[in-house]
Amino acid sequence: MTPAPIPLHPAPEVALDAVFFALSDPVRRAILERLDEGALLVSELAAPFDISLQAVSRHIQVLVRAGLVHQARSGRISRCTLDAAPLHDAAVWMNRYAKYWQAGFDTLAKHLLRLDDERAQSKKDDR
Amino acid sequence: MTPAPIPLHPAPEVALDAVFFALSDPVRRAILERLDEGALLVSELAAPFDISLQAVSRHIQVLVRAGLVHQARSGRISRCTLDAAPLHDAAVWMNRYAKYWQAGFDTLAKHLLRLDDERAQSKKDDR
DNA sequence: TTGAGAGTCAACTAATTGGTTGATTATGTA
DNA sequence: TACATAATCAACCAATTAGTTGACTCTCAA
Repeated sequence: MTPAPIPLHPAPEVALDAVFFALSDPVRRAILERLDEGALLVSELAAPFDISLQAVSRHIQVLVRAGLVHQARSGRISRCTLDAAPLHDAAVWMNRYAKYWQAGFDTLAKHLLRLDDERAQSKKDDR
Repeated sequence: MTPAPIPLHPAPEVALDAVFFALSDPVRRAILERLDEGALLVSELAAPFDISLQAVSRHIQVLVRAGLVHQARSGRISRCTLDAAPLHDAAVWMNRYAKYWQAGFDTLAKHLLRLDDERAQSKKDDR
């Protein structure tokens, strides 16, 4: 009997957890911004930061766990590349709320919200 | 001499930290999804979850800290409403990477990446 | 072969997180 | 008034996080 296969991709929900968590740190966001301009070594990524190389290495591993960075080790060096695909899933999730900041919201939707608030207020007052 | 005024809005970087962190938990994302359909009380928000009301109350406070939820207390009850504005800032940050998943990436950009990988590979080989 | 460099692993610490239960505050209501 | 309800506060616990330093592996080069 073979052991249960390890799933190649985590459940989408868990993946979103990891992606958003990875984005919640300024060092990790800065790493992603630098990788957007091209592949870099761990030591090159670490140079601008005022923390140890080990700390940066672990930040990179958080990004790898989220699927946002790939590491290609070749000898001593480890070339880090961006993989923006998981960001797409996160953007899709956030798209649900795009209606709130798209053109027209300031006039129409905020007005509707204000009406809603006033309705709730009057509902409270007439008890 | 008056004390230094407390800034109304945190620095944008810190705000992104709080927003992405708030999104990194499935309970908090579910709360935002429910609030997208209308304002709800804390107890209404808590009902579907298998954790204590206190735990949900603290999740809501994480969302409030991120500016994603407003609470209007009126007597015993606390009406929670969605504020998607901070999500906009997060979406703007993520937009930098939209080029990777937009149409044409599969053919053009991945090809460029492959070229880049091959260049790096040959650079390594000829030492 | 010897040593320096790139990177990770391991152990430790302090702070934060996410959950719990119990007490407390404040407001409706019988 | 007395009691139930809505919600938060406070204390506690286990797990995780983000940083440190030190040891280790592996590779390149003198």
